[in-house]
Amino acid sequence: MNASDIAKIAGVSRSTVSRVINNYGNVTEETRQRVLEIIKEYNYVPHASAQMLAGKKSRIIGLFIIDTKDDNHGNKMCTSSYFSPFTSAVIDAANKQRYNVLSTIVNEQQDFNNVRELFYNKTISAGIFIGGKNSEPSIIEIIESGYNVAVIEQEVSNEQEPFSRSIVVNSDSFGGAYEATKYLIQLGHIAIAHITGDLEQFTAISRVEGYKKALAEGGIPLRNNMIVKGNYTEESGYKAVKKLLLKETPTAIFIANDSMCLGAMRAIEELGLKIPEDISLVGFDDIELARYLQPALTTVRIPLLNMAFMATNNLIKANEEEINFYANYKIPVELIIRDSCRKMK
Amino acid sequence: MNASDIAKIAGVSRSTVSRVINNYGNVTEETRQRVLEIIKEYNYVPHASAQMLAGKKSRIIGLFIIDTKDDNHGNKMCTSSYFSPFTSAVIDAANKQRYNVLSTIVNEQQDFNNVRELFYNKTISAGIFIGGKNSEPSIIEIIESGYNVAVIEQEVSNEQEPFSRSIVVNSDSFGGAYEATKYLIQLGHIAIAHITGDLEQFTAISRVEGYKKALAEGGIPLRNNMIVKGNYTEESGYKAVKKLLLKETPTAIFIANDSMCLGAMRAIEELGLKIPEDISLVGFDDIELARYLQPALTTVRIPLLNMAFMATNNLIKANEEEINFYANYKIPVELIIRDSCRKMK
DNA sequence: CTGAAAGCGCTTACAG
DNA sequence: CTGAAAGCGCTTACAG
Repeated sequence: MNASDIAKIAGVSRSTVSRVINNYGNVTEETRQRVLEIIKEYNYVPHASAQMLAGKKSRIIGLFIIDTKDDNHGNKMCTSSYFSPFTSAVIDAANKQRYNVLSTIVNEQQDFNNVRELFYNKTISAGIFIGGKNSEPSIIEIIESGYNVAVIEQEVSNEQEPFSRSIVVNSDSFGGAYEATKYLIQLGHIAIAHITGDLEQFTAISRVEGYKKALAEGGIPLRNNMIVKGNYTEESGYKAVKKLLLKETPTAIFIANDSMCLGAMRAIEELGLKIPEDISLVGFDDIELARYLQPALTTVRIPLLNMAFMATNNLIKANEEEINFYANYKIPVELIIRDSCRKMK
Repeated sequence: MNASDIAKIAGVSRSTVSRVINNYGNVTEETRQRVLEIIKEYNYVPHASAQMLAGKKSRIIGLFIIDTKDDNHGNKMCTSSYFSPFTSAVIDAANKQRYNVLSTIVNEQQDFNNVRELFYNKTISAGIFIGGKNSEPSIIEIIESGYNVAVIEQEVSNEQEPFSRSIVVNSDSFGGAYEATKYLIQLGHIAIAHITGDLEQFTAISRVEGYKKALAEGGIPLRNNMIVKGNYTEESGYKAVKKLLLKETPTAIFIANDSMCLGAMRAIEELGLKIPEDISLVGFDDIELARYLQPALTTVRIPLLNMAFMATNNLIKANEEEINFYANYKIPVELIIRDSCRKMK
């Protein structure tokens, strides 16, 4: 059953069938109705590939979750609560506009080949990248090839010309880190440590900066031993805390994401310390888990759903209007106060 | 840049280019190399739609997460930890075979139209369904139209002819529920309640049956008041426990999934009771959250990753061999004992 | 408002 | 081993 069959049955030409399907104006209402009925009766659906070949755009967007490291349990980060709500929000937003989303997980550098191919072979007409390190060359190449791309959490500096053709959606990592640290200071903490995220990622760098600014404002001297590197995985949080507490005795730690807090809590418990009595903790992300932890985790909420909507809707808009347009959003974050911090007397 | 351009540059015909790309035998090694080089040099990638139109199968499979209810917080269930690992496992398995996955979330009945369209317009060559109620008519229609489908957690009874052309992957809900309940009995519990899942789903029914069997074996009379209906959402777990504890005083509850346990724990806490001192709890699923709860939740682990691999690999195989084949797997589950149950003296 | 025809970029018998 | 040609199922100027 194809357009010719429908045309024959309806007693019109294939052109007319096509016009009805594409909802063009120049068809008599009567003809339109007749064709529509027959389409419905025979359950006809146009062949998507044929439509594309003949000039229609793909209504598929790609969602690429970049995750080049496992935690030591062999769990991919993508399994983690962080990406899941983002993914479903993208799907939701896309489906509402009759778009579909094809998602893949990029674990190794070579997985980018698959991603490239999806753009080049026209399977997808646009793509969203989340989770990568800053200025990932593979992403830049794709943008430079003229494809529509939205990136989440990528720094756009002046040298980064390519991003000036894409949609950038960032949360306010700097502001969030600043607020989180300031909150600890306001509670009376002075010995405030920081566990960083993966410093190849923009967010991790900004969070360090936010932390430093708050300390500076609070007149608290910055001490290098109080900053320990992590990489956003639970395991790295565990190790970082163990390392930190070997030499230092902070009363509070601002940790660059919630996953690392999980590891941190385990480490702290193993050391026989209590949260928040001995150590206060603030995380970042507000993953689903956060509110179920004991104590419930104080953390900075990233409005991932909004970010997904912004990225998806703008990307589809750019695609529909056949332009690469530039947009750069910085989405505000919110400190969610729960039970993992105590007030110093 | 298309196949003709490549052919021209390489000094061969388009047929030969095509043969090289498709890795057919009948090309001189020399010619093959030359063409390959030029393809690489010009970064040529064949147009997927053209390939499909000309007879190649789509290398995209659909993943359809059926979730026709929200919990009362407006969170879609798909956001929940349950589907996330399954999704990434499907993507992983597919990507390994150079397939891609397009996923959508089915919230309302009309979303099935989109799903149907993806099959009918040949965007996808096969699809996996998870989360639906039993014998969902829309799924059956698709199977009957001859498309390759894998279903997760669907009962296949004798009347269900359609499923005899599809791949069915179920976990052993009955066995898991039986083990869970038996475990409580072995701990000395007698007043064991059950909160059911959504009874339109196969899994929920089987779990009730497993619960009943264990009681029967243990010589514990079945009491209707001890079974309260839920629908797998956190909120329903909360309400069910409130309702249950109005009239009954169970010392243990077997709850049909972990999400409902979350609600149950909240309800129990509000009533001033302690887990496991006053009430023991066993869940089902072993979502990521389960081990972080306080107390860590004893629950039945479903090997979702295995199930995802089975479904995906079999589906791709069926697709490659251009057959609908039937397979019906029942995957064993495992009771994970943590801290939410106590031994009765 | 409608139809005939060209063209999208491939693959695959068919012939040699 | 290789090429010319038909065909996949649409859309879109073009002409009327």
